[in-house]
Amino acid sequence: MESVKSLGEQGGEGCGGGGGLSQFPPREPSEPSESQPGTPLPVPGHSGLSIQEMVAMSPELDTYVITKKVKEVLTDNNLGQRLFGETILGLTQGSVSDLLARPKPWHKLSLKGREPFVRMQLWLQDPRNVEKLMDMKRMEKKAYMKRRHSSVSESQTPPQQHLKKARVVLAPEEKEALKRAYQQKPYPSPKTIEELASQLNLKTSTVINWFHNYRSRIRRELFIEEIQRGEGGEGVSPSTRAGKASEGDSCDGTESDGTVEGTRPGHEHHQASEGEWGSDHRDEGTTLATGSTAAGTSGHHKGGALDSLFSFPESSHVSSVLRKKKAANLNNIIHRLEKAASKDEPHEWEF
DNA sequence: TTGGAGTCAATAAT
DNA sequence: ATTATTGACTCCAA
Repeated sequence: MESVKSLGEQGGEGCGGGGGLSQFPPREPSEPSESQPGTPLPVPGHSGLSIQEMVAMSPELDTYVITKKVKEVLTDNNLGQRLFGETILGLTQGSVSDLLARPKPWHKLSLKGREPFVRMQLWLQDPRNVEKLMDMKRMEKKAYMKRRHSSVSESQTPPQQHLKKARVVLAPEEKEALKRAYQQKPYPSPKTIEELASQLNLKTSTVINWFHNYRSRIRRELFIEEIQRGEGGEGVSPSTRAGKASEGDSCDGTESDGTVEGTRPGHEHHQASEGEWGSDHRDEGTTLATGSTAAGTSGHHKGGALDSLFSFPESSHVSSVLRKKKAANLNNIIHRLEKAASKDEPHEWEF
């Protein structure tokens, strides 16, 4: 089947040593040990380079292809993303789910953000890794079974009375309202935020967080939209499932397309000016920044080891890559304009 | 401080 | 049982 080329990885199971399942910085709230400022996670493969170093010199990776492959491998082998995430990426299940479902394009990722993708790539490199993970899965199950068998009388969970900050759950109407507010003002002033908070009976911080999250997630949707486009028509992979995006916002869960209706006994002005450029500009950016502020386009030829490590088995289509770059550029430009438009004084660029 | 990027982690949805 | 969603946090930069 696949080809993952190989590299002579020396055998090694050695990593973990004995007993411990996870070799990650236990996220436990009570972990005294706090050190290793340099190399948190032992990079599975190769040279003694830390992932950070690898990330730094890594060539551009196709996050979409990587996640697609990872999902495929995980399902094929009945491996859950929880185990994969905690063991291989050092991330929690929720984060992994998000990452696999909506990977941001490489060039939009920070160094930190690229780390998980480099780990995934590294992991995919060696098919033995799958075996290892399956072993872990078995061990976990065994441990679980053992536990259930021995201590029949479960540990009476001490009624730890409400020491959990109840999770805030915004009602659909509240999300609706916030979303509407966002359309009017993506970056509300503290004054506006206070207003919204009191009108919706929410904590100010909740409103602030909502805006942060919403902006961030909207942004990501855009990236995804741009990435999934430009997908030519490979003839290789049978399953060319391009997820659907640009439809129901996965950003807020609530479905509420552009239908602008004064659902609630409206207040405020509602000037119908939500046309927003948010629609879809299917036209391609044609004459984009000719000069292109492209980042490092250096012909890296560092160590041969890395080369073999990162080169994909499947040849990529240059046209596709170019397309993505163009789209990325356009997006950047748009963002800059956006920012420039709101610089200095929170303009009320209403209509 | 404000805003963005990454995540966590509770809880919803499958 | 898993996976998906999402409000809140932590870090960082300007």
